[in-house]
Amino acid sequence: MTTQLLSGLNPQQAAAVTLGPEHALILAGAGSGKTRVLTTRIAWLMANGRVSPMGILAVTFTNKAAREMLLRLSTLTAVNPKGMWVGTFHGLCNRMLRLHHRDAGLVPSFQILDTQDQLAAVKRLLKARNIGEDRAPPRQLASFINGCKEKGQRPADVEAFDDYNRRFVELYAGYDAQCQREGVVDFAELLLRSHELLERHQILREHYQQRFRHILVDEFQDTNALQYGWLKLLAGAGNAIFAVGDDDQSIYAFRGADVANMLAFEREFAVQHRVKLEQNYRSSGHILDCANALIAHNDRRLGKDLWTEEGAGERVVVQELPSDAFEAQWIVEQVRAIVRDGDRRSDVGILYRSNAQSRSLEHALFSAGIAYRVYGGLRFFERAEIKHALAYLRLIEREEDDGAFLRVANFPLRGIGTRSLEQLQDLARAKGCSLMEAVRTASEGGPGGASLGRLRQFAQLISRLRQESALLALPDAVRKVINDSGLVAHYSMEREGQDRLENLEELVNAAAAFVQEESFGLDTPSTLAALETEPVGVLTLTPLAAFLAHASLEAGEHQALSGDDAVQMMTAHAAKGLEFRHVFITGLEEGLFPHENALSQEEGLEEERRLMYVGITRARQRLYLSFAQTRMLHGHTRYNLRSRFLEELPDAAVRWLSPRTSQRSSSSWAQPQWSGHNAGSDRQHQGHPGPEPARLGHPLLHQPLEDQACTVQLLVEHLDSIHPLRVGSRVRHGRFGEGVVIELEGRGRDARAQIRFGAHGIKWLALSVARLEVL
DNA sequence: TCGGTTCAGAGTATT
DNA sequence: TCTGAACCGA
Repeated sequence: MTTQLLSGLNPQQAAAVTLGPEHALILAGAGSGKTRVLTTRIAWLMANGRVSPMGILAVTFTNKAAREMLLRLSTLTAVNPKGMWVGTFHGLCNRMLRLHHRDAGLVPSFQILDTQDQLAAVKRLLKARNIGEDRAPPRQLASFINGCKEKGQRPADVEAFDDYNRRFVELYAGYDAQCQREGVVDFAELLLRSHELLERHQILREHYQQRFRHILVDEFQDTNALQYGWLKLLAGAGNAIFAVGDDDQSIYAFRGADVANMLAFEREFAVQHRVKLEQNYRSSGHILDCANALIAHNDRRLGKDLWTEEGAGERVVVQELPSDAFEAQWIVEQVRAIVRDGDRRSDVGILYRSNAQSRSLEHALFSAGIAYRVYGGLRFFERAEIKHALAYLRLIEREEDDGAFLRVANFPLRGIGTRSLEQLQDLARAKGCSLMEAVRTASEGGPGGASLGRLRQFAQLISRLRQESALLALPDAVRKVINDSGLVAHYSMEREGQDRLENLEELVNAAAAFVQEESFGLDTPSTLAALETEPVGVLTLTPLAAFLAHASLEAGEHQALSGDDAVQMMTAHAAKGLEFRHVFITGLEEGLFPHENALSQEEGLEEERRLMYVGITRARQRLYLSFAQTRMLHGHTRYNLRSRFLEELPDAAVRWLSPRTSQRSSSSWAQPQWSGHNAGSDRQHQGHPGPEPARLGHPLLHQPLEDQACTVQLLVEHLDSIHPLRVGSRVRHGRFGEGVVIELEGRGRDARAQIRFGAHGIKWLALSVARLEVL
C-alpha cells in the first residue's frame, strides 16, 4: 500500500513524503509537484498508522487549493477527507470559532463580513460618530484596522504616536465594539479571535496540540505574522509542522505576507529537515533556464535551481513593438498561429502586470473574433443582487445585523428614505439596541408616522420570512426570500434585470448544492466517527447560518466573459498556481514590469522579479515576451525602456524577433532598423523559432493586406514623434540645472517632457520652448 | 430618488 | 484617458 503511494515519486519527493514526525521545510520549486507531495504525505502518514484522519491539519490560502487537496486525497485514501481539518486559514478558524464560540466571546451564529461589508461598516461607524470622511478616509481606516489585526494588535496594543493615529486607534476600538454588538466578524478577526482563543485557553490549546499531530502548510511563504503565530500556538511539543513553500514565488508582501517566516520557522523550530524539490515537470529547458537566470539576480534567496528531464524545447521569444496596440495585434497573430497549429485557445495564457493593460489586449482579441476570458471581475457572491438577497437572509438569521438592515430596508424601494433611517439609527444608538429592535420600540421621538408604518411593515416582513423559512429546506427558503422580499419583482421590472434574475435563481442552486455537499460531509458514518470527540457546536449551526458563512468565505468563481475554449487573460499574480501550454507576458517595460511603485526599494524590485519568475514558470511549451516603445497610460503616452528583466535572461535560451538594440536607452526610434520590405511574409507564423530575426523585416508588415494601410499610417505617425529624449535621459537646463527625464508625451510642437531636477523638483517642459542640453 | 455632472486617482489580491 | 464615487439639482 505505501509502496504504491510512493511509486512515481522522485527521490526528493519520496524523501519529503516519508520524513519522520519532525518539523520540516520543503522548498518546492514551481512545477515540482508540490501539491502531490503534500497530499501523498498525508495519505502516507495515515496508511502507516502514524496518524488518524482527525490528527491531520492541512492549511492553504485559497479555497481552490483546499478543494484541490481534498480532491487528490479522496483518490489517494479510502477515508472521506471531508471530516478532516483541511481548509483555508479562514475556513479553519471559522470552524474553530463556531465550535468554541462561547470561549471566543461570540454569538453562535456570528456572521462574516467580506471586504465590501467591512467598508460599509466602517462608513457607518464614521457617520454615527459624525466624523467626516476627509478626517478619516474609510478605506484607510479599514486597512489600518486590518493591518493591526494581522499584526495581532488590539486597539490597546497599538502605539498611538500622534493625534491622527490616536483617532484611528480610537475608531478601531469603536469598530470592534460595533462588530461585537452586531455579532459580525471580518476576515482578519476570524484569525485574530482564533489566535486569542488558543492563546488564552490553555486547555483548548493543549487539546488541539495533542490532536493535530501533523500540521501541513501550503504556500508557507505567503503567511503573515498572525497566521504564523496561529501555527505556532497549534504546534505543541509532540507534533510536526510540514511547511511547503517557495521563497522565489513570494509575491504578496504588499498584503502582509512575510517570507522571513520561512527562516524564522527553521530557526524557532530547530528544523532538521530541509528538502528541496527542484525537478520540474512543467516547462521545457529553455524556459527553465530563463527562470533560473532571472531569479539568480535576487540576493535574498534560500537557493534553488529548477531542472527538467525533458528537452530544451523551443527558445523563449522576445518581441519589441511600437505601441501597446501593436503589441496586442502581434499577440493576436501569434494566437491565430497557435490555433492554426491545432492547439486550443484555452492553451494560451496572456499575463500582464496590472489590470489596466488588459484593455488594449481585449480590444484586439475582440476585433479579431478570438474568444477570451478575463480573470478578476466581480465574483458571484459579490454581486449587488446577491448581496441584497444575502442581507435578507442575514436579517432572518440574526436581526441584530444592522449592516444587513440598512442594505435592504429600502431595497426594493418601500418609501423608507435616508432621513427615516438616520432617525432610526439615532434612536437605536440612544437606546443601545439594534435597528430592528428600535423599530419595535419606536413610538414618539423616532421616525415620523408614515415612515414608521413602513418600517414596521419591513420588520414584519422579516419576521414572517423568518417563521416561514424555518419550516423549509434551505433552497426553498432562499427562493421564498428572493420572491417575498420583492427582489424578483424589482429586477423583472428593470431593463437590464435579466442577468440579475438569473443570478438570483443561481443563488437558489448554490444553496441546493451547498446543502448536498454539507450533508455528504457531516452525515456519513465515517466522518461522524472522526468527529466523535468534537463538541457538538458545528452540528447545531443552522443550514442558513452555515450557508451565509460559506458565502462570505468563498466568493465564488470569477465571471467568465466568453465561451469554454477561450484565451485566458489575467495578471501575473492571478496566474500563480496555474499553467498554460503557451504563455505571453506583456508590457515588459521599466515602470510597468517592474512596476514604478516598486522601484524605490530593493525589496520591491526583488518582489517584482519574483513575480516575473512566477510568470515565466507558468509556461509549459512556449513563452512569448513582449514590450512596447510607447504605451497609453493614464491619458499620457509613455515612452518606456524595455524591462531590465529581459536583460537578465540568458542569450542561449532566448530568440529576439525584433532587432535587439545594444543599449536599452538607445533610440530605436531615430534609426528604425526594420527593412521596410515585406520580406518573409510567406512564413506561416513568425513568433515561433524560425529564420534569422534580421531577415524578418518588421513583424507588423506581416499583417494581412487589408490591415497594412492602417499599419503604415500608424508607423508614419510614430516616426513623426521622433525626438532625442528618452525616459531616463539626463539633461541640463539653463535655470534648473541637471535633471532626469521621467516622462514624455505629445509629439511635434506639443511634445513635453517631465523632468526631475535636483533642487527645483519635478517640472513639465515643452520641448519646442525649453532649451535642453542632452547629457 | 434619480440622473447627470464633476473630480480625483490610477498596483498586485485572498479570505 | 477612463473609471468610480460623490454631490447637487429637479
